[in-house]
Amino acid sequence: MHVVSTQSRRGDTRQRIQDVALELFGERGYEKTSLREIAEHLQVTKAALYYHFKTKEDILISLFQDLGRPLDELIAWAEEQPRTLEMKKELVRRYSKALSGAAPLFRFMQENQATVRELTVGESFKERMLKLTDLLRLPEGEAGLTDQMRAFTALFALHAGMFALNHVEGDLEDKRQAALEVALDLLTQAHAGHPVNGTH
Amino acid sequence: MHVVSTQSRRGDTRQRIQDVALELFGERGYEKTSLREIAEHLQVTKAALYYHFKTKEDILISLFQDLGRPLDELIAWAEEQPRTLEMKKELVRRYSKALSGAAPLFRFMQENQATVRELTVGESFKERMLKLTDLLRLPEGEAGLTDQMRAFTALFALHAGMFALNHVEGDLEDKRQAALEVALDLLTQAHAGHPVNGTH
DNA sequence: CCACTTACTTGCCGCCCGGCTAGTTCGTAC
DNA sequence: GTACGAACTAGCCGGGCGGCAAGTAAGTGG
Repeated sequence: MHVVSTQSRRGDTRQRIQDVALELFGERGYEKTSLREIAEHLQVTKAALYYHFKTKEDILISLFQDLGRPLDELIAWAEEQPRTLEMKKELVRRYSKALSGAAPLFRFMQENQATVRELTVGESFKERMLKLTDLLRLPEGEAGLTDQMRAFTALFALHAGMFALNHVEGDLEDKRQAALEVALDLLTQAHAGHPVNGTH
Repeated sequence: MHVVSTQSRRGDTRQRIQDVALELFGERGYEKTSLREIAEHLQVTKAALYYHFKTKEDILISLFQDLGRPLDELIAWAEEQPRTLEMKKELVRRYSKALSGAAPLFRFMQENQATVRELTVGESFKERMLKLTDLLRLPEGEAGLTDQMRAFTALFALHAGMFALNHVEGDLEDKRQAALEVALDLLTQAHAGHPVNGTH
């Protein structure tokens, strides 16, 4: 009984470190959050963090790695689907869900790009985003920049709606739904060749 | 003659500090850029910065203040126009131009939200953004969240297209043009009540 | 030529950061 | 009941940071 019970006097310290770190990194930014603060929140000493993680950066990296997996699964799924409009719509829906599931981390990423950029883990995230936009591209590779843009904006609208100016109003889930609808419309229009009804 | 000649042996040190600071803040982020680095780039001592600015934060604030003025003018202009669709389109065009004119600072703002957020100057920028979105709102205050979202996304598409994932490809001005077109379309659709041609 | 100001430099300070080592407690296995 | 490793604590360290006081060269006005 008791299983192997590797890991922890108090149980799940490593996980708790990650939770607190994400919370504080999100509130104050990565650079401004000290290991001491994290330790204090957990009522342990700073060196205890050091037992579970090699460096401060390692804590951040571990957070991103946890997030990376579902995103990679999403990309893998999309890559073996036929590239129809319906599949792309489904991709956007699933991505929206992923965003929602890991909202604090995505928000952190959005608000600390300058920090994340220098991490190798940041590089690999950029790649993932590029793959995603690529999967949303139009059937003919040679649609104009604007149509490409529209597909790209579809993705980005999700981020924008959920995380940018996050004090606009109301519930995150509502905003997610609204952002999703806008994204889907943008995508549809990108596919159809944009039927603008204004003059310009 | 000579005017009062306040300001500077070598002429424009204050301005040069701002230039270098913006450059380095943009490259490495605010927190990671030290006053020593800025001073080195300018071939002066750190204390010289201290002569022109009270604190490190003051340098950043001064950058935002310079940017604030054209944005306030833009809002002032918009507020005394009739709130037609054409005016809103023009507002978006002008905003796009402003973004382009102060691209490095806007990029910095986008990539260092966690830092900027804590500044009072950050607060005032949020207010400006809210005013701008408000000016883009539909004639009837009570359009659905999605339509509001669409107007909001129109604004944000500008930022997204120009600054997010900035390694996508090509020239900034091209991207600005494309982003502008997408934004104008979004705005038009928000006004018309969105005529989606897909099913969902 | 002297008083005063501008635009710096020199040199230091205290703080707090991330990192680290050495010791300690405790649950479990045999 | 003791050996052992996992999970810590105590406490220190060097370094780099922002900030500042004091000194000074160069320019300007009278």
